[in-house]
Amino acid sequence: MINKKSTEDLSTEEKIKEAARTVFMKKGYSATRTRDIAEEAGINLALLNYYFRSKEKLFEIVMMEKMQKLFGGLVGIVTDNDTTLEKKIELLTIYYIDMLTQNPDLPIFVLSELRNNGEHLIKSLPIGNVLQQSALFKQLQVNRPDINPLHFIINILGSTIFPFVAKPMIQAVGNLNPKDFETMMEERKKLIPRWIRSMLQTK
Amino acid sequence: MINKKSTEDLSTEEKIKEAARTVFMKKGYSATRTRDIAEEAGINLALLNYYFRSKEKLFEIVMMEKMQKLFGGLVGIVTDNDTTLEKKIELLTIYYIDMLTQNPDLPIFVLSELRNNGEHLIKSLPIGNVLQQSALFKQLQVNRPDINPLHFIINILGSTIFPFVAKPMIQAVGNLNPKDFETMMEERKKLIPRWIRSMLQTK
DNA sequence: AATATTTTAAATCAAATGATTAAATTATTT
DNA sequence: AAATAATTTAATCATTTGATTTAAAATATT
Repeated sequence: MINKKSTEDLSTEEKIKEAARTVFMKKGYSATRTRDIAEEAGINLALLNYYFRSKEKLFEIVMMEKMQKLFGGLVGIVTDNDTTLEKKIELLTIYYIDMLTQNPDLPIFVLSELRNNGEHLIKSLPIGNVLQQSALFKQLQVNRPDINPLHFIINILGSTIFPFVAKPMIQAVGNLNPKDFETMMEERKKLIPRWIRSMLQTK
Repeated sequence: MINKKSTEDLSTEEKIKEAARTVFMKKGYSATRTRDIAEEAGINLALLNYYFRSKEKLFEIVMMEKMQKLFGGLVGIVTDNDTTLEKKIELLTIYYIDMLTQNPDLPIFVLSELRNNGEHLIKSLPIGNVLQQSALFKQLQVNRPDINPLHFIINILGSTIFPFVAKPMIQAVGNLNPKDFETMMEERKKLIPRWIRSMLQTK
């Protein structure tokens, strides 16, 4: 029985999942062959079908994880009723830049697969309602009743996430080696909160 | 001879290219089958190989066009020695939001294919040197000698391009129908230049 | 030792896919 | 009109691909 796994030997199932993460992440769904995953995992091809039913099922698991990773961390920050608006912006900036420095390919993977596989995946994450009723949303509304709070959410996420989405372009345009790029992202941790603050004050 | 096409009957070759644009754009390189393109073009499959040598060759043509479309328009604006910094920011914002409203899938396509196919495509566009020596770059440097001008370039492009990259997420999070989304992008044409201006002034 | 579970190797399917060929059709030139 | 070149088609190839199965081997569990 698949589901009855004794405590230690998740290993094979987990090895396959880990390999799937790696390969899907690198090549995207369509360009990935199940044989690539099996090879990367160092297991027999049949085991992939033994543990997961199909390529698509395995992908959905990985995809859900990645979406969770990309958007899950934001929930705790934006719903906190005890932090100021400025503190939230600071925390969001640092959280995203740190997390994306560790996982630079995450946003382009999620966003591009989202375009293909479509909307049913988005709906499975209840992030819409969470954000709309969050403390951050209300604080933005109080601060700038004249502007849709979503604009500022886009700006915060855009200024942190976009550089990673456009990383190959930016490195080429700026003649940056990977180290330079990281340095710039580190600089942005301090700059972005200041920029957003001044945005909010601009009449 | 392929290249000797009399003035009018580009039609078949152009029909294939147009179909390739449509299908590649929608599904990306890997998920696209040559038969999809042939069907979309209403031509026989063999014609694709007759006019273009392979799927990959055809893709490269389309990809170059799309990169040109995404980044080509910026050159004229940023290299203009007769416009102020503020004017350039305003022109860039309007240009990108208008262009991307017409081609919303352009950025995610280019950026995600760029990740796979890699760097040799970027190098074929001389956009790096152009930008570094541009009037915009110098103006930013004069304005804020303490901050790498690239940061502001990222911010300008990020605040215009990112919403389109993250469009499915944003629409879901904000409960926006396509019309709402367009309206917000329209709002950003006025907001972004103000925001960037205040960014530049923030000490 | 007996039984159940997990893993492997190998073979096989059916469908999809990129590419090619040879012949037919259509246009162009002589 | 005949000859030549360009365009289009249908059929076919050889691989690839996702998936499944079978039978045996290895590893745990009872």
